[in-house]
Amino acid sequence: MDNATRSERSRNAALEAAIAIIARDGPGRLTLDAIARESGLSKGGVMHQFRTKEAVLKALLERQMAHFEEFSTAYMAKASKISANPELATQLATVREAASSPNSAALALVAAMVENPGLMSLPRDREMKRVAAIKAEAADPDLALLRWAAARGLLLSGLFGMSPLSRAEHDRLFARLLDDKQWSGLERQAATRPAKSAAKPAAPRKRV
Amino acid sequence: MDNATRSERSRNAALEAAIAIIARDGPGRLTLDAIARESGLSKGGVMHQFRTKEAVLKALLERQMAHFEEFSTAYMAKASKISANPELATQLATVREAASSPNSAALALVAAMVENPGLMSLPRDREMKRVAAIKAEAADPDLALLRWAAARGLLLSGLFGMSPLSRAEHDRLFARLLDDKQWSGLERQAATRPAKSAAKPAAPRKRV
DNA sequence: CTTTACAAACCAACTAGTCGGTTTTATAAA
DNA sequence: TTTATAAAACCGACTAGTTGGTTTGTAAAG
Repeated sequence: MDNATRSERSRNAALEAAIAIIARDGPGRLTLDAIARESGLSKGGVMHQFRTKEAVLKALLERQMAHFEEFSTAYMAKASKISANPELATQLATVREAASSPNSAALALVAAMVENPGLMSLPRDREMKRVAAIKAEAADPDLALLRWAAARGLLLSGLFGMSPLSRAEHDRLFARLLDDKQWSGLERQAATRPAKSAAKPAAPRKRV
Repeated sequence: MDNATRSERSRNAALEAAIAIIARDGPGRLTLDAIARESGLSKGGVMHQFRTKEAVLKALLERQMAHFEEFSTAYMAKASKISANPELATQLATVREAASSPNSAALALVAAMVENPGLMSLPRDREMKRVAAIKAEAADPDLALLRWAAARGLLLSGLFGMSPLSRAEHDRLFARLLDDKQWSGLERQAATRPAKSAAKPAAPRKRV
């Protein structure tokens, strides 16, 4: 077998094993020995492909980010033709995809945070650009942000094994989030307040 | 010093130390030795109060849950008089509180998940009751769920160090979430679909 | 023959949990 | 109040096992 493909295969096996371990046993159980065991490689083999554990985490993150980047790009190509706010639509769809992916990218995220919170800067930077794009295209930026936040809430709740929602509810909520028509009823202008109902400072803040 | 209060003080010191460690070094660095070091107690002392590490995590979870339970109850007493959907209002306010708490309860959650995902059943059960209550009181249950999800999205994003939002934006979004008037424009009935716009099945699902 | 991919034994540091012993508090008889 | 006894809180050294990472050896690719 070719050397390059041999390496490729091993790297892949290691990363797949890592995700399987996180999903099955939790991020705390992700160790180099466990990866070696699960992947069939020896520990030395794993260490040859990734010089440190951090390198494994980083590769995991980058792989998953690339995967969803690809999904995003493909979706964006379609969405930009039919939606007034394709950035938001794409992000909502991507988050939905992540939420229903068995080897969720988010698992890699959690593992990274546990081991090395600094690694979070990569996905955070990307996220900031996306949010900026969503705000820029929106007639009502705050409403767009809230739809984005809701999608993330659904994703992260599920990820933590804390979603109290049934699959049907989950799907229905994502569908509604994605349906622009359902949100046009309460848009407010970006800078100017419409006369219809003045912005209220909302409930009093209580510090504890 | 009284025996009971002595115990209480030690338990407290250990739990405070645990939260400090998680916040400063990440959940992966939470060890019994670290707790002993940080709290000033000896390892034996810590082990006397908590027979296992899992017991520490459990106590942490329960303590934080009790804290926010208390906040919820207090808020609910006010909200139930002025709001049509006090359950939702209370949950939104509680999540906002958690999001701006420095030793966020959610840190305990993350630590628990890392070490022993099974522990998550406690908060999940409580969450399920709350969500049920929110749905029960809402004219448009799905919309209420989405407001709830958005709050959680803001909370969890911030928790992961992944919030791309400024503090001002964060506050503004929570205020809008809490303001019922801003959401009455797009309510749909619980069971019946209004003629205005049929539910769309949304974008096609893609499996990867 | 050199380099790359992998294997297996190995290591020092760290892990959760144990254990014998010391100090502090509680109970209560003298 | 004093004294005796027990019970709870606490300490710190220790153990068995795990951790990330290294070293040494070997077979295959180039």
